[in-house]
Amino acid sequence: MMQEDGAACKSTVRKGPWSEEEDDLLRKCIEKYGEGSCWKRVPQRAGLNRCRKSCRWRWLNYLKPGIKRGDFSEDEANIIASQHKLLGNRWSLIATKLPGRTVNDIKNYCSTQLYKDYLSSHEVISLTSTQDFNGLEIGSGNGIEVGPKNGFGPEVNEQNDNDNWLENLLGLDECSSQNYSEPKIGQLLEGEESDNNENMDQWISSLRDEPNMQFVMNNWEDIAY
DNA sequence: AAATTTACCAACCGCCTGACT
DNA sequence: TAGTCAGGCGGTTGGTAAATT
Repeated sequence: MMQEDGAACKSTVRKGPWSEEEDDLLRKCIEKYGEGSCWKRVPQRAGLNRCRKSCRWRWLNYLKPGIKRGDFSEDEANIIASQHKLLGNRWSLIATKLPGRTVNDIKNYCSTQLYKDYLSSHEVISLTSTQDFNGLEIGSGNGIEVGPKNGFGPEVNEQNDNDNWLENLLGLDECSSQNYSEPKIGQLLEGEESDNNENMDQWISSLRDEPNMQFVMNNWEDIAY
């Protein structure tokens, strides 16, 4: 199959930020031939050394008339939050509820704002050297995270980051998700707290039995934060 | 003031689906 | 019916500005 995706698109075409000249060329091309006309022909027609997808993306997310820029209003934020709860990560569907906003903007917004909301609404417990896992309350409605403070950013793969952190800490070849069935943050976001609390309980019990974890628990303050 | 970390967002990638031949 | 192609989607990356140490 000859796809423009991937390797075929990688080698010769220009990538990275668009210049004003490129924007102008693309804009004029769309004005002349219309938005719906074969994206494959757009780079050639416009005189651009870009792949069709790059052209399409630039038009739909930046150049197309009527696109709103700037911060999301409170109403828009509420719509996004409710639609995301309803539809999950179906960004294109969510975008239909917000005329003028692009799929990419909404996706970016969710990846940052909703994560911040999550952190502010879920208690993050740090253990001290005088505490152990018996001090954790499971099932209170709050999410509980055990891991490196800086490992929980919107820009990282939370599960992998936490796994690696624990691997290093415990000296294991493979860690939590495989060995301990650690619940995932994404699942908590979906409102499945009851199931996850049960998993979390099992996970913490498993960790407590891990010999190296005794060291972790005894030196928690130095290690974690 | 410099170094480091965090947040934001533009842009790319790979996969899926449906239309067409 | 199978193969090809183009459009579309969600996930991810990478650059950089802002904030923090």
